[in-house]
Amino acid sequence: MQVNFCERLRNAEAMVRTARLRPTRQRIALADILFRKGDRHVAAEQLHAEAYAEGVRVSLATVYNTLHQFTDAGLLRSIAIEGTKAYFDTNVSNHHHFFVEGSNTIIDIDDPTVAVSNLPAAPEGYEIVNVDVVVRLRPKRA
Amino acid sequence: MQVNFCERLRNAEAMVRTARLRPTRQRIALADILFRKGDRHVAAEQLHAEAYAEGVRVSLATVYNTLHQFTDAGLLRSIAIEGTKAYFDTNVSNHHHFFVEGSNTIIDIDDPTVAVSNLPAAPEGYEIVNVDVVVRLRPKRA
DNA sequence: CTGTGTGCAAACTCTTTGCATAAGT
DNA sequence: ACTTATGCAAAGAGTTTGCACACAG
Repeated sequence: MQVNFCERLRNAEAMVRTARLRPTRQRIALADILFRKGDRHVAAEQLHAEAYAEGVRVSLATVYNTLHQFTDAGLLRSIAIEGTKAYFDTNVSNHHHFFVEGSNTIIDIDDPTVAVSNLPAAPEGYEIVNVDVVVRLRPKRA
Repeated sequence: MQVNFCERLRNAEAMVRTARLRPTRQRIALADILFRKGDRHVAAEQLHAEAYAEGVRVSLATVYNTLHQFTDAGLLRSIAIEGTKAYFDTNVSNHHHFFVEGSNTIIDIDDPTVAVSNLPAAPEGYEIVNVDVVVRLRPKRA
C-alpha cells in the first residue's frame, strides 16, 4: 500500500511518542527511515548515511543515542553477532538469523517454526531475556 | 588428576604442532594456559594478563595472532556475542551459551540435548558452518 | 522558562598492521 | 641460512562522552 509523506511522518512521530521520547526532527526522521520499509537490519553508520542521503542532517552521536533509546523502548532489538559493528533489527518479534561470513550479511530466518528444543531453565537468580539463534553460513565453494 | 609441569608443556607443545604452527615459547605457554584447565571462555586482554601473572612475557599482538591461529586450526572457537570484545571458547564441541547482561559473563549450557528444531536449509549457494544459540539472561530483580 | 536533545570533537576500547629484531628448523 | 614469529608502537574501526548551544513542552 502507498502511504503519503505526511502520513509516514505522523507514523514516525507516533512511534517516537510511544517510546516516551520527545518527537524531535532527528528522531522522527530516523524513525521514518527505520520503519517505513519492512524488516531491516541496520548499523549506525549506515543509518547515518541514509539520513544524509535524504538530506536529513543528524550527527552520528544522535544516531547512536536514538538507536539505543529505541532499543530500550522495545522498538528495535540488537542482534547478537560477533564482530565489530552493532546491528539493530526493526523486527522485534521472535525470529532468528542467518549470518554470512565474509560479507557480514544478516538474513532473517522467516520460518517461524524454528525453535530451540529442551531449552534449559535459567540459573538461580536469573531470568531469560531472549534466545538468539544464529546460523552461520559460508559461501559454498565449487 | 595431577599432571606435572613438564607433561603439561609437552601437551601444550603437541597442540601447537597439531595446529601446524612452530612451537615457540609464546605459543606453548598460551596453549598451556588455555587448555590445562577445563573448558573456558577467554578474551585476549585476559589471556595476556594471565600470561603475565605467570611471568610469561608475551605481547598483546602475539596473543591476538595466536588466538586466531588456534581458531583457524580448530583448537578454539570464537563465540558470537554482541558487544565489543571477542571471546574464544576452548570447548570446540557442539554446545551453547548463556550470556549474562550487565556483567557480560558467558556460561556454558551443559545440557547436550539442547538443539534447534526445524533448522532451515541454507540458502542456495551457502553451507552451514555452525549454529549458535545464545540464551540472554538478566539478574532477576526482587 | 526548564529540562531534554543535539552536535561536535575528543576520548576510549578493542583490534590490526608495519616493520625491525629474534627465534625455530 | 632460511623462514616464520614476535614485539613495539602507531594506526584503525566503532562507539561513547563532555559540554555548549538549540529546541520542545
